[in-house]
Amino acid sequence: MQSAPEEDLIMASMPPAVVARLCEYRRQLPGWIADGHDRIFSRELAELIATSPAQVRRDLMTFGFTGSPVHGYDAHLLLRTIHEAMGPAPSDTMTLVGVGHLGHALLNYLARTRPDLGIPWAFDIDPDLVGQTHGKTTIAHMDQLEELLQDAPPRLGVLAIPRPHAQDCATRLVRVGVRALMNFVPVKLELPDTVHVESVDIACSLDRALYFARSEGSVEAGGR
Amino acid sequence: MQSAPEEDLIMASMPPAVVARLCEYRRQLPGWIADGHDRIFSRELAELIATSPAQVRRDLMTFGFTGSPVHGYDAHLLLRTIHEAMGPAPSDTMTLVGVGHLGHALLNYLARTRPDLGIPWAFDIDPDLVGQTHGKTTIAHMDQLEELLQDAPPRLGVLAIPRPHAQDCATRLVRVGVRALMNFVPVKLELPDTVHVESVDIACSLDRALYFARSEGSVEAGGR
DNA sequence: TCATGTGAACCGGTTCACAGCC
DNA sequence: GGCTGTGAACCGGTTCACATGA
Repeated sequence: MQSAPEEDLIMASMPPAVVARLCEYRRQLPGWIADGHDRIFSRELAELIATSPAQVRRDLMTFGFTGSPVHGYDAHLLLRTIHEAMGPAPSDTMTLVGVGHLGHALLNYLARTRPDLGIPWAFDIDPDLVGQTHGKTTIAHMDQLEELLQDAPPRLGVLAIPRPHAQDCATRLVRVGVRALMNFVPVKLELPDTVHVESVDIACSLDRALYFARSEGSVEAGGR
Repeated sequence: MQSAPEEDLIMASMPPAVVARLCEYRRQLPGWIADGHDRIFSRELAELIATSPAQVRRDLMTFGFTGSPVHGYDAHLLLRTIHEAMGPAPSDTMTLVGVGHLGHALLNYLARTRPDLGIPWAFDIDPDLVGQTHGKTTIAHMDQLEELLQDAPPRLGVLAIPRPHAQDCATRLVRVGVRALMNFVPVKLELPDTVHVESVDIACSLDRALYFARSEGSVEAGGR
């Protein structure tokens, strides 16, 4: 028994925990398919992202994806379905504020792994950087932020700047129309509730790793 | 009523969720103190890291820290106590594998925010990088990894290298004696259960942000 | 009245266990 | 036997509600 899921179910908003794992399934599946497999069992998919088979079945259940007890799940159909469920939409764009080492790393990484995600502009205050291009991205001065983004505000903004400027930048991005932020700066941003903020706190991850390394025996963790 | 907590309680291993928030308290408290406050209420501390007062009180309870209903908690004592509870120990060291843009960003960031954390060596395969120094860190060639780390293995290893080399590097680090890894590479590492792996998956965070930006109205998230 | 400290209720998420099917 | 699909149990974490004390 095999089914493409109902549109309704896809568009219903899914629990955060499920969304987090769908991201991982989506990244691991192409490799599985490239290895010559057309189908995959919950046990195998669980193995790929270090979770349990029951968890995999539950996850696929949340958007009504079904497989066959004999052959497992159709890997191609599953991958396509996750893409539909999670986006990004082909039209999604992003902007980056702060093109230091971290910003550079992000631009390189995204250009390689996410060619579908448009990043027309990045911003910095360093005059030496302004005017440079990285792949399809042009670096502009912070002063031009409103001017350049106003007409077609990107859905996502990434903050990779020193702490003192973070709140101000965030506010400006939101005012221009950005709907979600990925924040690499360790501050609590004060923003309207309608904006989704995904914080990546590297120092905090590091502290956790050090703490858990003291007590013996722990298993793989993390993600978000 | 005010108390320094029992040693036993400090050293007992704390729930991951609590550890995660202790990191944040620890980072926000110095600012609070610098603003001239000596004491802090659960309501205020909650505000600083965007959580609830009840949550704060529960957290402090897990290591037996108590305050006074009248004056709240002693901010200095609290900060000191969290430091003791969470480390890193002054002797803790770290090593970095992969000194690309991300690696550079990490070295800069840590040198600024964590002068206490020793990073004597970083490793790369690029001969142009080998021999350079960044702050107190010297870049060596991957071939020398065992030789240089064997005698005093760092507690923590950070992986910031391209995907194909990740598993191999991780195995070598663990063999040399590293107890915890911070992994920026989107692969599931196969390692003994005694090693703690903290994965930071930037692409995945980005996907989540984009997904939640579609559905209206979400609140601040993330951390770890 | 207002804050702390805490048992108890609650909730999302995960795992268990098993029916159904090949 | 193996797998999927799923109700039910379980568990960690969060919030509630209130006793206690200044």
